[in-house]
Amino acid sequence: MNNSMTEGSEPTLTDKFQRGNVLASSCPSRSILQDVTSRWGVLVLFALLQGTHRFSELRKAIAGVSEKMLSQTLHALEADGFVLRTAHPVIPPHVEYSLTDSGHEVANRVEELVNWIEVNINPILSARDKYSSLKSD
Amino acid sequence: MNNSMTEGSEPTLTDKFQRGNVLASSCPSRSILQDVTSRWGVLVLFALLQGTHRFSELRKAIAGVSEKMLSQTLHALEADGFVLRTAHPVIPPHVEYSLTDSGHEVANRVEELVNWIEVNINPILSARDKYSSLKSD
DNA sequence: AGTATGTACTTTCTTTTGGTAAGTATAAGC
DNA sequence: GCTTATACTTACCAAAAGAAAGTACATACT
Repeated sequence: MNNSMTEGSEPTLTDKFQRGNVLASSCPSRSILQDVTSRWGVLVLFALLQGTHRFSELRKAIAGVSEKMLSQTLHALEADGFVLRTAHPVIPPHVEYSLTDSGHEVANRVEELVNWIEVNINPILSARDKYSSLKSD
Repeated sequence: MNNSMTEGSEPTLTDKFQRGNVLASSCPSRSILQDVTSRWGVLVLFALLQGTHRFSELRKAIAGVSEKMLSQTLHALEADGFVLRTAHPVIPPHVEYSLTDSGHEVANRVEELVNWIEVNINPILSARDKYSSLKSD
């Protein structure tokens, strides 16, 4: 695994061997993980892999998001340094969102997960059907 | 990307080129994705990568999870065919949870995401600090 | 006989989060 | 001076999550 971040301070060896910490509730990774794996966070990262998008474009691209949730999700991802917000001072407002370098890193991993699920969706769904028919017997 | 599922019916070419569907709200991948990336789903999959666990072991391993949520999460992952539940008919009950083959596939991808975050936690957190100090100015 | 113990849940109730819809700001165009 | 466009925020209600107590049942202890 490669670790490339724009912000300096590379992870130390100690960091690398302090593994499995997410399972401890106090671990700050939990909070980051929740931003990234939140219902809309996943989809925003995935959508931004296609390139820069405006707010309204993201809203259209990600079917079902409310403006409130999209705004909230983008803020969280921006705070974590995964998303870059560029506001052009015009009226009506024009704001663009794109992935930072670290955002690209997480988004790539999210994409792998999403892709695997999309490719294997059929067997998974039939597993679901089989399960629910067993349970209803 | 390799696709190996225990259940037959490999994904067709059509499946593979029907990409970006998660962004459509009706796509069933959304539902699977939510099970996998749910707050506790991620941690359960991650924990089960270490091997088979009993219910009470998982509860202890995953700090902060309530029994209700653990039970709910395990059911969802079992229904999707990611987790295998083995109940030994004894009293007091003895139930073991493990990953299926497809569970391993998703869990591996979840692990990559989790590991990346854990390794890069420091720069991310300092990005957060910088962001919040900018916002409070 | 009655009580405690251990395990894997389920149920009830409260709190937090998410969704829906309407409101806000502001300049340009009709 | 009324509408339009864009990126939000706010207020309100529904849904989900969290906390804590309850359930089932055999075995062991008093």
